[in-house]
Amino acid sequence: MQHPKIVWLRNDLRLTDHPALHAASSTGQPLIVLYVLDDHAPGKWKMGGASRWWLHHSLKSLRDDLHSLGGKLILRRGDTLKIIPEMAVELKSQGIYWNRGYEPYARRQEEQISKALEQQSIDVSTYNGNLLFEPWEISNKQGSYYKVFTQYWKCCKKMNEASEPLSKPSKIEFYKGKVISEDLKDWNLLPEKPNWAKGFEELWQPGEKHAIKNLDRFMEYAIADYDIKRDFPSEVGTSQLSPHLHFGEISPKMIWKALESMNLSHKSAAAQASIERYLTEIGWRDFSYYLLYHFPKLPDEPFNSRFAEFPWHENAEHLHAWQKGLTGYPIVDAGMRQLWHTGWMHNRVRMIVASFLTKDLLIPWQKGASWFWDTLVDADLANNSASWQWVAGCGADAAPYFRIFNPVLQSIKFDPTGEYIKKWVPELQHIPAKSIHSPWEIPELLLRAYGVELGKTYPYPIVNHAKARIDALEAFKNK
DNA sequence: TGAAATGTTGGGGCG
DNA sequence: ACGCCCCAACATTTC
Repeated sequence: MQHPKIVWLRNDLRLTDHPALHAASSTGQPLIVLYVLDDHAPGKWKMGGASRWWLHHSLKSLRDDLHSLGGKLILRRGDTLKIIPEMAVELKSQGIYWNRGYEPYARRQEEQISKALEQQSIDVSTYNGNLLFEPWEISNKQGSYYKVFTQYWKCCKKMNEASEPLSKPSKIEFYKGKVISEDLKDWNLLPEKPNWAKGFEELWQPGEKHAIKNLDRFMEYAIADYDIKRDFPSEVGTSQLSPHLHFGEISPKMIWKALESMNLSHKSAAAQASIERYLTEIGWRDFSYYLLYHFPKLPDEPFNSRFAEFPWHENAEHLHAWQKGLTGYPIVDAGMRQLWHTGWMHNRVRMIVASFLTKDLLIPWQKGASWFWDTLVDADLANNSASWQWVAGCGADAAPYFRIFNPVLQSIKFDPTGEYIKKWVPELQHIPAKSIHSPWEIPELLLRAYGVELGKTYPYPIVNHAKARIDALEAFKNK
C-alpha cells in the first residue's frame, strides 16, 4: 500500500481554495484528512462554548463533503504535538500539509511539529490559506510593520494579489489503510442540559456550502446598500460571514475575488462605495492577523504601552450586569442579549457595548474580550483582541480616548424605530420609539402605562452616562 | 467607525 | 425704521 500524505486541518474547514489540500491532492498520492481537537495548546484561549457549537456542525458538514468524494475525515483529540508525529511515523507518511496559523500558540505548535517531523525526515509543506497577504509580506519604508490601517491597506492594494482562488479538488485519492478516528458525538461539543444553543439553530447553518450560499445572498441582496445599511442593527445589512470566515469555511481570497469581479459590471457610485467598504472590512481582518503576528501579546497586553498602568475598575457587579444585558441602557442590553441568544452581535452594537464597558464602566477591555470569546460563534483571537483594543483606545490605529459613545444618541441614530431594542429587550416593547432609548426619562405614570416599572421589570441605568464620561476623560487624560 | 462645548450667523419678534 | 435680543441652525474646537 502506498504511504499517505496527511492534510492537517484547523480553521480551514473547506475544500475550495484550500492550498494545503490542493497541493497534497495534486500529487496523486493517497491522503489522510485530519482534524485534531487540542484543548491544551491554546492555553487560556481554549475554544469557547459558542465556537464549539459551530465547530461541531462545521466538522459534520466537512465530513459529509468528504464522504461524497469517497473519503473520510479523521478526528483525533489530544496533544497535536504527539498525535501528528506519531501518526506520521506509524503510517510512514510521505509528507504533512497544512495552512499556516498566526496565533502565538499555533505558531509555536507548528514550529515544534515541524521540528519533530524533520527529525524523522518527513516533509512539511505549509501554505497561506487564511489571509490575503502574509504578515511578513507587508512592511513600511523603515522596514518595520505598519501601525496604521490606512497605510497598511494602501500597501496591500499595491501588492495586487493576482492569483485566483484554487478550485475544489474534483477527485481525491484517499488512503485506504486503517486509521483510527474518533466519533464527533463523543466530543460533546454541543450543549445539553440546558441546550442554550436553540437560538443558534434558527439563525446559523455552518459549513462550506452555506458559507458560499451566504456570500451569494450578500452579493445579490445586501452589498449594494452595504455602506448605508451596515450600521443599522435591525436590518440584515451586513454579510454575517464572520463565523464562516473564522472557521475557514470560506477564504478571504474567495470573497475578495467574488466582489472584485462585481466591480467590473456597471454599478452605481453607491454600490461601488459599498463594495470598497466591504473589502476594507476584509482588510481589517487581515490587519488584525498582521498585528497579532507582529505583536503576539495583543490578546493580553495593550498595544500602546502608555495604557499599561491604566486605572481600570474591577467591578464584578457591573461586569455581570453588562454580560447579562441588565445595564439599564436598552441598546446595550439588546446587544448583549442578542449575543447570548444567537452567538453573534451586530457590529455597530459591538462598538456600543464595548465602548460602554471600557469607557462608561472603566472595566478592562480584556474582560470584554474574554466574554466575547466564550459567547461568539465568530470568536477569533486576532479580530477579537485587535477590535477590543481599538475600542478601548489602546490598540493600533485606535479610536482616540476621548471618543466615547453616548449609548442614547447611538441608539436614536442607529435604531430610530426601536425595532432592534424591542426584539431583544421585549419588556420594553410597548414604549414608543421616541422614548425607548432612555426609559428613565419617561414619567413614572406613563411608564406604568407601557408596562414598565424601573427597578422591577427593567433596571435603572447602572451608571449615569454624563458623569461616567467625565470620569473616563479624567482617567484617560492622566494615562 | 463621537459628542459636548463653544463660536458664528441670520431671521424674526419686539420695543 | 432701527437696534436689540433670542435662539435655532450650522460650524469649529475641544475633550
